[in-house]
Amino acid sequence: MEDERYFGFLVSDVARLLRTEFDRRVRDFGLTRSQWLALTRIYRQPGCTQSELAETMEMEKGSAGRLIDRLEKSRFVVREADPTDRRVKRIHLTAEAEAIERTMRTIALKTIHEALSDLDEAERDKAVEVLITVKARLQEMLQNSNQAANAADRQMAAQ
Amino acid sequence: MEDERYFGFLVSDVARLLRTEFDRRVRDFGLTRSQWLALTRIYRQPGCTQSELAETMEMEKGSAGRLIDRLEKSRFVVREADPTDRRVKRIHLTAEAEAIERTMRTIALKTIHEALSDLDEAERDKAVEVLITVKARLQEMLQNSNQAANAADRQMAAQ
DNA sequence: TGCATAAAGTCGCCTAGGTAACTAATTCCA
DNA sequence: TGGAATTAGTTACCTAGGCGACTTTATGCA
Repeated sequence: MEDERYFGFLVSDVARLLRTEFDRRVRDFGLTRSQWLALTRIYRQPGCTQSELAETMEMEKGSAGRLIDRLEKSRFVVREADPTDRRVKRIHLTAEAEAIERTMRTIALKTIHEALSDLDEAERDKAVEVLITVKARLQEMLQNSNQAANAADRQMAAQ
Repeated sequence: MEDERYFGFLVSDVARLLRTEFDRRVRDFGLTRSQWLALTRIYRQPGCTQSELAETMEMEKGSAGRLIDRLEKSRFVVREADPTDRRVKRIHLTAEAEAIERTMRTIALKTIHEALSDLDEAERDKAVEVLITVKARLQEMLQNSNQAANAADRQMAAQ
């Protein structure tokens, strides 16, 4: 039980330290870890909509929209109107962003590589496996909270 | 190598999902995961200074100060002047906070317990061990970046 | 066909956290 | 002992992300 609580602390600490270290390394390139993550997603799915990006990044569309705002302001990304659905905006990388995406990927891999350098391969594999399991469980839990909230909303609406 | 990159994504995802799920569960109590974490620290170290709290929470003192601002506004915490050092403010929990700290602790343990429920004990132990290793490595890395930055500052100042 | 519902984005408000500049108080040392 | 360096805390500005209300546009169904 003590261990379980510790896990919660640790995973947050590791995530924050990782983000801070990465952001320091790439600050001179003018973007952040989150922004780079978005670029990699858009790189693999050019012309995706904002909602699709929010979906694959597993975040709220409001948060994704603001991330795109900043990327657009820095000229890493352009929004293009969809010809068949006027609600939709499709996201594309600029040429500059495609080049920088590769640089950032290298830095990201190097950062992770250093962070994991005290683990052997079996430990890394096991860690990834465990994290996948926990993540899936958490996604289920969040989905359940969402469903509960929606059910409550419907009940409110029906009254 | 592919695995390593994946680790970076996963640990951030798990941390965020965990925070979101916990924050949803405790929203009605009027505080958040970070605020509760601060309460547990103050609970174990009553009368600590803001800098000490920042230290044990491993965050910048500015961030810690703002966290305390919010806790004070919600009446979970009071700042008291130190009689011997007029720069220092010592933090104490209110009676209400002490009660709520216990409730939150239960919810936190339950949340983690559920999140880890698909793992057996050996896997949990191993995960904690691995995270401790990675965290230590990252702390070293960050310390090095800090030292590098300070060295650069000194060089600037000397010119 | 028309109206209800759903979907795409935007915006405002909130917490969280880093960075850096600043003030006031203290300590250290020549 | 007096001035430099350090320390505690605050503040302003930045990114990140959740939540919810809102507008515009599409879709689906009676």
